[in-house]
This record gives sequence, structure tokens and C-alpha cells, in this order.
Amino acid sequence: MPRPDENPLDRMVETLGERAPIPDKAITAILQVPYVAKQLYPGSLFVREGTRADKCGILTSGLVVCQKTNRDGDRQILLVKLPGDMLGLQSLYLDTPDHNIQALTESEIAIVPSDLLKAISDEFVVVRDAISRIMLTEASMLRELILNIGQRDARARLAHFLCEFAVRIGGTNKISNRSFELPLTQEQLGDALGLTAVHINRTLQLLTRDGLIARDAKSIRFVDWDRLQDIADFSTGYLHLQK
Amino acid sequence: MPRPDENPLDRMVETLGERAPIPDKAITAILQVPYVAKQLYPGSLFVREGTRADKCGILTSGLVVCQKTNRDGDRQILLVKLPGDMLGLQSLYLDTPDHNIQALTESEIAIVPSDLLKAISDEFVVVRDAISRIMLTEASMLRELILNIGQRDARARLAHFLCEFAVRIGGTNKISNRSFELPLTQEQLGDALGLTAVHINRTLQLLTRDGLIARDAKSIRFVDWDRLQDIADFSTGYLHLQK
DNA sequence: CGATGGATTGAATCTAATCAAGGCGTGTGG
DNA sequence: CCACACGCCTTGATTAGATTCAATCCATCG
Repeated sequence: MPRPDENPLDRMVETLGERAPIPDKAITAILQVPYVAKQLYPGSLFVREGTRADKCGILTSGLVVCQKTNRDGDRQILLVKLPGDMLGLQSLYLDTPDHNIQALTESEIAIVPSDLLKAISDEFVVVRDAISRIMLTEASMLRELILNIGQRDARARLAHFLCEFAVRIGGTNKISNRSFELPLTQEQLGDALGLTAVHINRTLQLLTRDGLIARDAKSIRFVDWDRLQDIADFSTGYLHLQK
Repeated sequence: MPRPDENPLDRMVETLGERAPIPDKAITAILQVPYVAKQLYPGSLFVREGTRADKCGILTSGLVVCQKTNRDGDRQILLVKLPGDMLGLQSLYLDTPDHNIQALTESEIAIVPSDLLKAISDEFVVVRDAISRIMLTEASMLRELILNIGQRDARARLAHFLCEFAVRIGGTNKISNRSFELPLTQEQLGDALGLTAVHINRTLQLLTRDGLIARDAKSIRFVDWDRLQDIADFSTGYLHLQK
């Protein structure tokens, strides 16, 4: 659901509102924050590790990731950001980013000065609560990723990623037999799961052969959602979804 | 440095004070919070995933970890908590813990009702800032761990863990040729790094043979701190240390 | 039409896991 | 005080899962 005509700050209010009931006064304040819409090209960085953190924002379209690289330049994707997700909230509290925020696909973001959002969150307790819950949910996803990479084999790892992605884009309803677009290359999937692209390829084939998923060009269909969740050891608790 | 005679809430004020200057009024408020001192035995849980989150605390002595397990019961250690570290801050904002908090060694903690600490943080912006910075620093450590497990081989992974542990307990000064106690079994190290105990054993031997560390019973000495940092690809940025 | 980026396949290699046994130190109970 | 048990560390042999390297295929795009 791209909503190109919408004011990105409305979208921000909506995202925050999913975590706490935002009062009208706070909504008014947020909507008055000046923002800059920016287009990001695949591979370009919005936030760079070690620079000065003074801006945050919201993703309005496309796909963006938090990532870090080691000395050899190997990239580890830490978190995939979907449209509607907040970007760079860290900057409200820490002045040096510890990771990069990078576009995977062509993306659009709205950028907001961190100090203005911080001021609003200082004024309205509920806004701060919403932001804290968002940050903590991100941390929870990082923890699950550590469990995923540290303890599960490639099959379960990839299955888990697919489950998480599907739930996050589509909600939890009737996923079985529904297909969705997975706009990640196998290289990028590998970077997200600590595996090589070649092994991602083989593992995708394995999941397909086992009748868990079906795929064509860029989309994936869940053939057996229940069994996929099962082998992925996936459950939604860690996403802290609101009912 | 165990400080058994100290009021744990003083310790909490100190910990928060490292992240933001806490005003006297806030200090007074914190020191008035009722707390329960509790002893934790190795393996016992302070917070359990999926239960109700209504308490947080501070570790006063011993070693405690955040961990999750998969369906097969394999444990992944996510974060090692050292004396002075806050525990379960999540509970101020989310009502279901997404991970366990478990004692590794015999430990002492002071437990505080989350809603009381939340009330104080709602009243004093600076307290909330301190708490947010602590939570974000934890998240940063999780990200580095993902990079560590996802992209580095056992040697670098273990070296990185040792570097982090040393810096966190001892500060960054003159680490070279200094020994410190590492009260983790090889099993526990494995759980922290996504490796088996057997492989930890072999990798420790490798680091020793390469003249990077020396070890006896329970302690480790850094023989070549610079080179260890180098092969670990370690730098302290992600710890967001205050000067 | 050639160029490019991604997907696929195969063969060889390597890292880490697994399985199994033995060693060492400490604490306990007869 | 010795014997034994227990937890942890160590070692060796084998296996398995994932990487590496290299080639080919395929679709898209200028």
C-alpha cells in the first residue's frame, strides 16, 4: 500500500499512534515540524556510522535497512525497515550513530530535525512512550535475530525471515497460500542472515522442494504457512504487535 | 569491585548519572523507592519471557545475562550484565518480556516496581534521557553482536567477546598485560557466541598459541591487546562510553 | 545486440558440530 | 582420609553444513 499523496507526518502520527494514544495537541505539534522529503537510491546511506546524529525520519516508500560492516567490508543487515517505520530515532538520545541506514531499493523518506521531535517527546509523555516502545520493539527484533543467526540452521533461519517479513507487511491474517513480493536479492537475504547468496539460493530451493513455499520471479507464496512457522520456530510475540 | 555495603539505589543513581546529570530532586525520589534485595542462584530466572513485566532492578553483584531459547532448548545469550547494570528496563514500556534474565553465577539484585521508576522518569526528563540512553546502548551492543555472530569466524568472535568484556569491567586504560577474571564456563561462552563449548575450547587454545592471551584456571591475561583488538575488529564506539 | 545484475548449478574445501572418551579439581560422604 | 561423584575442561575422530570458486543461465535494459 504505497500512499504517495499522503503527508508523511500524518504517517508518522499514525505510526506513533499504534504504540500509544497521541493527544490532539501533540498531533498538531508533530504536523507542524518542518520536514524534507528525500529520495534514496539503492545503496545510498541516510545515516552513517560515526557521523553526527541530528536527523531522524520516516520511510514513506521503498525498503531501507539498518546495517553494519566489519573491517573487511562484509555487510550485516540488522533490521529491514518497511514503509511507515521510523528511521534514526537513536538520534534523539545519542549523538553518534552506531550503525548505517541504507536504502535497499529506491525509497522515499521524510527527514525531520531530531531536536524538534525530541522537544515534542519531552513535552508529551505519551509521545515519548510511543517512541520508547518503538525503540524497544526494534531491540526485541534484534534479539530474535541473534537467536535466529546464533542457534538456527539455514533452513529455519530463512524460514523465520520469511515469516517475519510476511507478518510485518501483511499482518497476521490468512497468510497461508497468499503470495507477497520479496524485493530482496539473494545477496541481500544472505547479508541479513549471515549466509552466502549461494546458500540462500540452495535453501530457497529446499523450502520449495519441501512444499513450504512456491516462488516465481520476485514473489513468494506460502504453500504451507503452518508448517513453515513450525520449522522456523516462529511466533509473533517478540514483535510486540498491538491488537 | 563488589560494594556489598552500599545502598543499591545509590548504585542505580550512579548508573543513571553516567548517562545524564540527575538533579537532586530526582535523586531523592529514586532513593525513596522501595526495593527488595534478592539473591539469585546460578541458572535461576529474574524475568521470564511471556510473563507479566512489572519489575525492574539493578545488579549489585554477580553475573546475569539476557537470553532466549529456541524450541529445542538451545540457549542464546544476548547480553551479559555486570554489577551496576540495570535489569529489565523494558518493563517501563512493554508489558510482556521478550527474553529471559538469568543468573550465570550467584548474584545479588535489587528489585524495584517498574511503575514507580516509570513515574519518576515521567516527572524528570533527564532521568528518562538516561534510561533511554541505557536502552539504546544495549540495543547497540545487540547490533554489534549480530555483526559478530553473523560475519566473523570463531577466532574473531571470541576475541571480540573478550575485548568487550575487558573494556566493560576494567575501562579502557592499560589493558595490555593485565589479567582479569572470566567467570564464564566454556559452555556459557558458546551460548553467547553461537558456538559449541568444544569449539570455544579449541579457539581459546588457538588464541593462546598465537600469543594473544594467556590463561590459567579462571582468569585470562591479555598478552597482546593491540593485536587482539585487531583480529577481533574491535573498537569501543558501539559501547557509547562517556568520557 | 551486447552488457549487466541476479539466479542457478557443480565441485572442492573448510569451518564448526557431533560423538565419544578421558582428565582434572573440588567437594562430599563413608 | 580416601573414594567417589560431579562439573568442567580437553582431546581425537568423524560428519555435516556452509563457503568458496567458477561457470552458465536468464531477463532486462540501453
